[in-house]
Amino acid sequence: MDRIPLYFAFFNEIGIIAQLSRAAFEARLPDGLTVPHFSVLNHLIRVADGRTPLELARAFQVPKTSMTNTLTGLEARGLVEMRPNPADGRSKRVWLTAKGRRFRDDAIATLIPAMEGFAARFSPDDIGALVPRLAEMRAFLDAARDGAE
Amino acid sequence: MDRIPLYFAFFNEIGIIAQLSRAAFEARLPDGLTVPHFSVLNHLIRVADGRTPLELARAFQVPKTSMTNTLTGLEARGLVEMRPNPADGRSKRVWLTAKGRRFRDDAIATLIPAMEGFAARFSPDDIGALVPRLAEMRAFLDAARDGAE
DNA sequence: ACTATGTAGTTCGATATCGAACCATTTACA
DNA sequence: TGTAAATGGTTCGATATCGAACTACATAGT
Repeated sequence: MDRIPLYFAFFNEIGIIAQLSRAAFEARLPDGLTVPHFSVLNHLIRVADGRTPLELARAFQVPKTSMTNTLTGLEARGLVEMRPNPADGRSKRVWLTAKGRRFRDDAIATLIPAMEGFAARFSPDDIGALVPRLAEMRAFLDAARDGAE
Repeated sequence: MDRIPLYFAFFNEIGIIAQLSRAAFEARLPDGLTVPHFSVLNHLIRVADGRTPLELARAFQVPKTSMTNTLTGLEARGLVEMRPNPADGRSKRVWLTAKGRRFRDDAIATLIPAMEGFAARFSPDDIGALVPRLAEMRAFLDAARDGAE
């Protein structure tokens, strides 16, 4: 098929952008924090405190072992606390600490200048138009994954 | 800035698509081969045989240590050969083996059905319009990157 | 109530990623 | 020509990712 290389190119660009943006993010996060660390903090603030590890794993579409690892790192740095889940003895709930909230706010403040640079070149209108289409693709790929296993 | 969350969302979608597409690719590659392995084989065929490891590292924008690791894997599987570079005693050149060429062709044949599924939902016109814009972003991020190499 | 099955989370082991330090060779230049 | 700096590549060590197997608790079906 003639058009197949186009799709290879597409996923290739996506992959490189992900890689470069991730590196750029992490270069601006202190103390060896990674994008998953930051994303979890962010999620806990934007959505809600007190999620379970498994809920978080599903929200980010990573295996639960990866989430265990991420949460261990956050806990070791005092940015979250894990407490038993009173509603289910197998489960835990993840709570932000004051330090975690402060840290996330600081991190955002640090990341904004880099974002502004990007925003100066790629307008909010453009990006705003793109996001829903990317979200569609993400949903498609996510569904294809379930179907395939 | 009000519009900053939009950019966070954008990079978030990119990251998840990269993660899901990578997992889908690797599920269809045999023998624990990864996307970087496949990409290098593909690059050697599409561009040219006999690149040096450092050229490959730059082409994929990864650190040279990562490329060493990828090439070691390919060599161990007999898909490439590394020979000294007659023009420079420090350097090597990477050559495809017959097995490497065959492997790459087989891998593409295996990947095409999955691509067709995606193509049925997201038209070549749409994707074709997207790719140059993503390439622009990739170039921008690459230029913005701090340390070269 | 009892057993079978399912679910939440961790541990373990294999592999990938990547920075720092290192060695060998090449290039710049006094 | 001789020495300093730069370059190509690997080794080493730290950390991330993730599947398989495991433990502990929960729920369904009898």
